[in-house]
Amino acid sequence: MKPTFEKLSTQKKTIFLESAFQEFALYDYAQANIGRIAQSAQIAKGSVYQYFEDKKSLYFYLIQQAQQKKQQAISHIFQEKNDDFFNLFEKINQQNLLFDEQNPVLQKFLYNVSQERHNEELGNLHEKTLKQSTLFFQKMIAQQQAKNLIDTNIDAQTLAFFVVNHSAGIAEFLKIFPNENPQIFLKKWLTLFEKALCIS
Amino acid sequence: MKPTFEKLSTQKKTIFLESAFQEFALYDYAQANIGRIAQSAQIAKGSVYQYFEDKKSLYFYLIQQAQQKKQQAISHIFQEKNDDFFNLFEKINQQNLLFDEQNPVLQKFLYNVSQERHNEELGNLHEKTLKQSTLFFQKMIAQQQAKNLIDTNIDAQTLAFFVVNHSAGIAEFLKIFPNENPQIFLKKWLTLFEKALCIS
Amino acid sequence: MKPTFEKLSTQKKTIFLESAFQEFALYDYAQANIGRIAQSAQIAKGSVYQYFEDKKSLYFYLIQQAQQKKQQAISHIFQEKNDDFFNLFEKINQQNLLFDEQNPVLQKFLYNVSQERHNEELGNLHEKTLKQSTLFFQKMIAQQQAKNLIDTNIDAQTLAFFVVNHSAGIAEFLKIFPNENPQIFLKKWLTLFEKALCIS
Amino acid sequence: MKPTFEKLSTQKKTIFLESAFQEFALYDYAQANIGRIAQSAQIAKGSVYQYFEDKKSLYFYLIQQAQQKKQQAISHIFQEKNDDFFNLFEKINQQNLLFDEQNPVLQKFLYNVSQERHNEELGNLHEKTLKQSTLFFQKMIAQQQAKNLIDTNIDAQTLAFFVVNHSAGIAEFLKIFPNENPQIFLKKWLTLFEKALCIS
DNA sequence: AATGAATGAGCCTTCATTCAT
DNA sequence: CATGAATGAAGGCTCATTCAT
Repeated sequence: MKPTFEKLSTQKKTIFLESAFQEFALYDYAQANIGRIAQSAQIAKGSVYQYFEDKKSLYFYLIQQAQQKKQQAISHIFQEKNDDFFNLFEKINQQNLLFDEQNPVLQKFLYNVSQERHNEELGNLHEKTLKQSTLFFQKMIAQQQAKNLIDTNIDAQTLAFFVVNHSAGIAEFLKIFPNENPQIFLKKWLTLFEKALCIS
Repeated sequence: MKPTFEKLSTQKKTIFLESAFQEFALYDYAQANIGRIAQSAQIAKGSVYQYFEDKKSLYFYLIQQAQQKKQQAISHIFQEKNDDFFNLFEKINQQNLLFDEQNPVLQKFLYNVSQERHNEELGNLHEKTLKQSTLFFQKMIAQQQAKNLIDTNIDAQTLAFFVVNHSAGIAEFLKIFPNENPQIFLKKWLTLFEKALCIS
Repeated sequence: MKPTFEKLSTQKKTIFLESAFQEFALYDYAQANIGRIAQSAQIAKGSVYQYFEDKKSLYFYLIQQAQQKKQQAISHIFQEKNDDFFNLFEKINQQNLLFDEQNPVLQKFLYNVSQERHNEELGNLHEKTLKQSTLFFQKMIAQQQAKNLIDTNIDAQTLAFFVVNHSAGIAEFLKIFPNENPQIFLKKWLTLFEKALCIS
Repeated sequence: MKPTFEKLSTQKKTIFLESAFQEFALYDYAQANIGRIAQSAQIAKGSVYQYFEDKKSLYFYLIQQAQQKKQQAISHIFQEKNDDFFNLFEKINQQNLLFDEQNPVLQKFLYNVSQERHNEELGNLHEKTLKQSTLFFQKMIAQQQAKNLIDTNIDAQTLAFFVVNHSAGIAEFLKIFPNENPQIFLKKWLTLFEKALCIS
């Protein structure tokens, strides 16, 4: 991202980002079209290159922004006192679902990012974003452990990784069964999860 | 597919198909590159068009071939006498896992196909392939029902659809947890599944 | 045609159109080469696609432009008072000849267009252009009839069609006898024409 | 043409030539497709290259054959005693029309050849074929002059050239007015022609 | 800084011609 | 000699990126 972009008025920035998110939500990285973004944001194609070095740079910026927004929407959970792990876990997933419902474009965008194949140009995005998300939860969990709200015997990184992937699993499942009611499904899922943990 | 391709020596056909599967396993339809396939198969770019009308025709042929191979690898299950549905279901998933392990390229390819967005050129592939697979299992299940090996009260199509989506879910899960032992995971999954059915 | 083309400087537009007319005057539609046009106009191949959607769109634009130019060069005849039909007819042909002499490239181009075979991509151009030209003369003749300068008993459309085809015949003849003096030939032709009308 | 072609059975030769004439009657030189000829003649594509050096060589062979056939169909006129030039001229045109009616494919083919643009690969075919045809008539006319059946004051070459182009003019006219009865039209045309000669 | 025209690499596809069997 | 698979040059078109205003 170039400094030029930051100097833009909030409105312009917002319109531009919405257009860009929309484009990368509808098309994967290779298929996404800079011209279409410019058109949709009602700016000149050349302006995009005043704001960002190139397509890749814009894409990575969007990823970072989307993750930040999602994490901000979730982080407040960790501010509250949570008596046990299951309680916390449920809230995370609940919040995840809520965010996806309220931000369908971002949700599609982030799903696309997670599906992006290993690729010479972008590197292994899947791994990259996984690590990023895991790191976020790891910090949250560590904070909880410091407050003795989560068992300190559990490895924070492992648990973080587990939470991240689990949430992805829920999203994937809902994509496959789009008619399923998310809230009811989440409940069933958590029940299964609870039972599964007991079994294993 | 053109007759020219069928007349090719088995070796040439194999090398070509491997190259093509590899390409469409690494890249989605739009990003896949005919030139790269030719290079990888050590033939001239023009030769590809002696074998197939165009990119799309090649792609659809590959889909059909991959599905056929997978179904052949699985169909033998239905020849044996299976005492109950759970037994059969377990074997299907077991066989699915085995096939994916033994044919990693085909597995990636079919996964890509299932992820292909709805698209003017290709139509709704996701729906198409889903129907194709469902039909296959529907026939198998109907045969079992004729032999009274599966409860005839169950609607064959619904059950078939369920099996297909369920298998896809397992594959997806294993993609997310690549380090998990597939066999152990399958067992856990099936146990959950059994319990889930009791619960719901 | 895209707006980009219209915004170009007159000089650039002129050079481009000259190159394009030249190309389609030397080669038929299928053989005409976008790369050659770009080279001749000293622009990048891609620029052609900034100006026009595709080859066909460019071709149709050129046809329309050429017809317009020719019609403009001829239309002033109808502003003058012409005492009789033969007088008018002679002037039309005279003007046609003059235009072809002064615009040899356009003449070749329009001849090529009229020779273009019926074709899935372009449709029946011969019929299309014939209709276009006939319509132009039809209007002119109707105006003359309104001023009582041409016998109102004559069907304007039929006469228009006759004029168009007749002019095409003259052009064809001159193409076959390139050394013939056009003016002298036109006179002979008109004399024959006059006699022919008396005979038939 | 290669000797291989001559050694072919008459039937095979005929089928091949018919296919080739058909192709070059339907498409101009550049658009004509060797593969389509082979397919139509039910031989292998490679065989075409056993018979002819290349596309150009085949094309020129076809031109020569078609001209020969047409000339043979007409030449018998000159064997008969014709009292005057107009008589002969009428018979030539009559015979030309007859030939075109009986050999529609050859007629289309030869028309295409005459319309072929100047072209780096083929050279100026229009001029070439014109000269060829002119030479033929020139010889015929000279023979008539030797028998004192045509005025020896007339330059044989000029008259020959005139005859050739005149016939082309008739063909062109009939193409533009396809509903016109050729025989009736020819009569009108010749009457005009006779009058025209008196005038000039 | 904004604009949008200019660029050219890259892709799919066609087809005359060659070559191995 | 027949066959038809193999070849590769060429052409239309797209689009990220640069550049001149």
